[in-house]
Amino acid sequence: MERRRYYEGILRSTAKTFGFREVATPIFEETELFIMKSGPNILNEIYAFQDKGERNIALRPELTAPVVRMFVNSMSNEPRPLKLFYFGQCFRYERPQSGRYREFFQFGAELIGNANAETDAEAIALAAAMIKSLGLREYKVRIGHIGILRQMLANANVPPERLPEVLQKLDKKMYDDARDILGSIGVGDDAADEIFDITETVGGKEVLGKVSEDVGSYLRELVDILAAMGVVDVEIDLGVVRGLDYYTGMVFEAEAPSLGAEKQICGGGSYSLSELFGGEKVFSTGFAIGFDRILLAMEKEGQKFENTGVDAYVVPVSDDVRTDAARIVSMLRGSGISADIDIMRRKIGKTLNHASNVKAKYAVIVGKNELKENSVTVRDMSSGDQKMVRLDDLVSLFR
RNA sequence: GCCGGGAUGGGGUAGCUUGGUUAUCCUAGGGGACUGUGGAUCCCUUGACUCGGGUUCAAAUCUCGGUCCCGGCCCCA
Repeated sequence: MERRRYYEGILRSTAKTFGFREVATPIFEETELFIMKSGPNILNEIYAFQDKGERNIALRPELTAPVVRMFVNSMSNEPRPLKLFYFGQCFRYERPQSGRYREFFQFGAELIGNANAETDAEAIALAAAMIKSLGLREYKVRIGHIGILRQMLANANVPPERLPEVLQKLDKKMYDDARDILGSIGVGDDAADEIFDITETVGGKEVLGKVSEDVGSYLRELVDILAAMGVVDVEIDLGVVRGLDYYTGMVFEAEAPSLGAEKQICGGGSYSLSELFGGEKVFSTGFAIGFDRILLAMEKEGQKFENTGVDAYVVPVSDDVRTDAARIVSMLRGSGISADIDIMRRKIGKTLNHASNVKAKYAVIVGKNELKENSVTVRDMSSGDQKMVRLDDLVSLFR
């Protein structure tokens, strides 16, 4: 938990640096909310049940829908854009495996207000900054656009109800299966090859020549803004499809190759959901980082987390100075200095040993000899150097 | 939904195939050697067979069932 809280704190402060505000929503919602967003099939993949009042409720499987609902319910009159971030656990009824748990944590953000390259750039820049701030070395950010394929498939007369299965095959790069499906709809091999070629388009903005002018210039603008922000470790990958119905334009994801099958650590894109939940239609861009997964990736890279102990461990030399020691530890704590004191009534040697075990930075040794001079001995626990310090100077020394 | 592996002191483990001793070793925790100075060493000590049924004179070990964990596939908002 100490490790997790430490990294949570880094993500929070990065989000705040970008001008985002933290929000939180309930752990469970009406099941209907998630059905409205993702369709009735998600019922198979979430924890959904009836409560004692026979309400249909579900443990949240993700946080975008709850946050948008919250926006509609109680934040719709806030100044736009709303830049919100969240951190919380989610639940999915799936078979656990490495990097995938039934209870997991997401750290995400939503920008509610407009659909444009600036909004998308802001989202991607924050996602990249957060991943970087954690110190993850090996990762890749890929930017795509769901509108391109939607347009091409519509032009090829693929009926909307067949879109999900086609997109799913394209996302998996299962072109033979996709060709079969497209063939059954009456899409010829040439048209299919053209579609496959688009999903294989990967690289810098120079690869955008083959896409339609509106999307091409949009993505060029996006990449230019990102570059101006110093976010250059991203690539265009029009194969990022994400199989998600509700995305409307730009989509992006980040992956950590070290994680194997469950390597995706971040996913997001632009969407419009608020009108589904009874609000006005507002375009948004959001993303979520898989917190457990990114921590796992950092672990695999050999990143070690060391928790630290208190600044001052107060060591009474003998039992008759314990009340003096209590006064001193209280003085330190009252001044905002983390301080601990022996409560096991150990002898000095054992107490120093314990102070060392709990990683205290300094020992404050309280003994009769020192107290006669209104002083204590301060010992640096890593070097072993120690010196007498007057009680009046103790707090400022630690500060 | 499908498949594989596993569960032994706080942590890490041996033992299980071939049933039988005081359940092994490392580490950690408490105390001591050491009376006002930690990290070393030595000694003492605390502490475990996932649950339930069955077989047997005897089960950590064999068997059946449950629970939980880990991993792979599928799926992945």
